[in-house]
Amino acid sequence: MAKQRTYSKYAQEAAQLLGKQIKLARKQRKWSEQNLADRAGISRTTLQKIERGEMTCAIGLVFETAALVGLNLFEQDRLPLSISIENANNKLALMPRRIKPKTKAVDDDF
Amino acid sequence: MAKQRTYSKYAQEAAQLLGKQIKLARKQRKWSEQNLADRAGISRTTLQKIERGEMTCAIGLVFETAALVGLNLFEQDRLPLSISIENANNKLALMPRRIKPKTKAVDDDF
DNA sequence: CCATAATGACTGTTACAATGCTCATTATCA
DNA sequence: TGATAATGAGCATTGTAACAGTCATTATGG
Repeated sequence: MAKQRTYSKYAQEAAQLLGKQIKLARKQRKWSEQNLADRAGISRTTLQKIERGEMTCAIGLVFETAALVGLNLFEQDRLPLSISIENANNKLALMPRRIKPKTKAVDDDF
Repeated sequence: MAKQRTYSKYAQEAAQLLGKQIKLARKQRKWSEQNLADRAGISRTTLQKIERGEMTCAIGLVFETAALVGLNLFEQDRLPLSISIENANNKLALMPRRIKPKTKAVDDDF
């Protein structure tokens, strides 16, 4: 037996949803598991884990297969990813470079 | 030297964006790297890789940290993830269970 | 209806992700 | 300003993800 990590329900559902969407998009393209696995350069075993939404898969392999079947990742606002990255960069540049924890007081003001 | 996998630009940008958003949200909450790493139950080293958008990180760890800093994953349409999963399930149920490649003819009709 | 092959599940091996250090740098706050 | 610790990066170790291969089942197209 191993460490048996636990995950929040939210994170699990997100992975499951992504996996199911990949499976759905693959079928819409009429690609078999082996076919998509070959295109992605991964084993069929790994693809099955991805479509099952297993939390242990490398994010690169998941995103790559998602891209191959034409899924839109994080593009809800119709902006290209590169623009969104720029925005994130700009926001980051405006923030303090290091975070020192508050000595006391409440920690959140959301 | 190892296999040296390659990834599509799109998949790489998606991972980078997610990492940057996590970093940004962490700073907004005024959490140090070590602080968030502890909350997520991962090492600081791994968190650094996640925020850098490295493709090798387990999707479960990435999504878990994203959830911890309050990022919305795949909820552009304001539907809870569970609903979206249901939708995906329903769509999948309406599709043929197995995909047999077309013997000839064109393969896509998008 | 039948043959093909797509899918689901398992197993042992191996490459490497995750970890726990370490160290240098330097931003931040008292 | 000075002390603290947050950050960035590198390294050796170890648990495990990704893989190849296998088998049973059975949906699907000819």
